[in-house]
Amino acid sequence: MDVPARPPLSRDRIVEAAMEMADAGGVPMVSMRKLGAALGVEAMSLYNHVKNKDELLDAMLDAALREVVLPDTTLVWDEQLAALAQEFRLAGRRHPGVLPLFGTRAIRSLEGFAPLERSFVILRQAGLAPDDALDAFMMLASFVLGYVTSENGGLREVAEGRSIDFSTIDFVAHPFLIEMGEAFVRHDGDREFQFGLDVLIDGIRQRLT
Amino acid sequence: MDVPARPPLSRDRIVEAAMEMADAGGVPMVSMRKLGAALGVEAMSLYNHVKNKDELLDAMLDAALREVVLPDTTLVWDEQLAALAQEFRLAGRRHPGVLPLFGTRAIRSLEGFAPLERSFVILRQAGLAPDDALDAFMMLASFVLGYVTSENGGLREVAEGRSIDFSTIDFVAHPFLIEMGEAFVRHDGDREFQFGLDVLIDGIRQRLT
DNA sequence: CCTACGGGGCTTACACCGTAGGCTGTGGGG
DNA sequence: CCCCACAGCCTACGGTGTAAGCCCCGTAGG
Repeated sequence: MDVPARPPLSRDRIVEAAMEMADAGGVPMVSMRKLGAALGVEAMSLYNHVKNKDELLDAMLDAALREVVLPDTTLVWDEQLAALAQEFRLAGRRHPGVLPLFGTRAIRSLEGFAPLERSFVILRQAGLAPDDALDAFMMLASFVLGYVTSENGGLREVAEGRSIDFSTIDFVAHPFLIEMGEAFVRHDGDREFQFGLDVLIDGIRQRLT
Repeated sequence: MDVPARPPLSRDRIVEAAMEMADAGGVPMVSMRKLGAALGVEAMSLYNHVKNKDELLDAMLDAALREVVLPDTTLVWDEQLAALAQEFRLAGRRHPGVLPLFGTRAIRSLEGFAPLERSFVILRQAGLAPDDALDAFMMLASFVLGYVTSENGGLREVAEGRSIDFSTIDFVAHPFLIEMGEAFVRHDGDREFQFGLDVLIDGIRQRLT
């Protein structure tokens, strides 16, 4: 007898649905009309909970960042950093459609900023001076962001043959391309990511003296 | 007396104008109608040179990559890598609006792929086995892409105060945030980028034995 | 010189987008 | 009990990508 049991609209439900749409078909698949439809509501009703689409996109980035689970503070600093990086990568893989927003949108909430803040804190407590900690932070964050971006973006297109058509390449003029392609087929992302992480963290450790 | 001297439309002219628009106002500012207007032409005329907007976006990414000047092959391998990374960063800074396309679009032409191919070649010729070269390549490429993305994206927003409002933060609960912010103000991107590069290349060198 | 053709531009039209503005029903506080 | 704030809805406007068709003009063949 009651209403058709449609759960009440809420900002969180909207953001969640938007992330789902983005992950399924990329950011361009997210439209206020489709989003409303997915929630059983008219597009304009969303505006009771979200100022506009830009704010919604920011909220999606924030929500993805809030999913990054922060490492146990009892671990040694290098283990903490590695764990945090791994968790970031997991969150990025869970939300391939949200990840590109990093390139264009800003982190708006303190909770979203928490993983970045935490990285800095770990480095400071490991003994680095503020400026050195920032250097190390930027290095780590750049690598992690870049790796996950490659993985979900261009690299996947290469792997799935949606990029260059390898069959048309003149391998005499490009003797290493075929080798590179073969290595790509063999490569193990988990191991590769860990390798990069090791190099970076070793580099930081050496600067600790 | 002649025609108003409108140079003939061409794919290259279209792509160039599109990159200019993207760099000025971000990818969303690029619309076929505005692009046509900028070239003194109707939107639909563009379709004589470009299959659709998706292809145009791919072409923009490709064009930006083709701007990366490849290093002098007579240099030592580590100098070549550093030079290539620096040139990539320069191209990325020249085209802040095109850079986010890395996250969503694929490299379509062999010329666009050239900087990546070259990195791999340098690593191979430095003595790394194919799989190790790919590891090192992914590490370097991820760092460079991530760094330039941060620089032009979220980081700039932070620096320009468009991100979190620092004045509302509880610095007792977040004792390191203020320090991090101060370090951000001081930081020198060129030095910071070079620092990351050094750590990565050192790491590669150590694996050369 | 005439004619035929083809390519590159223009126009029209359609479905979809974000969102301003205003309407309506409903549930909770005075 | 009243009212009013809020969360939905509807309508409408200007902008978007692009399919389809038209038209003009530059060139090639006779």
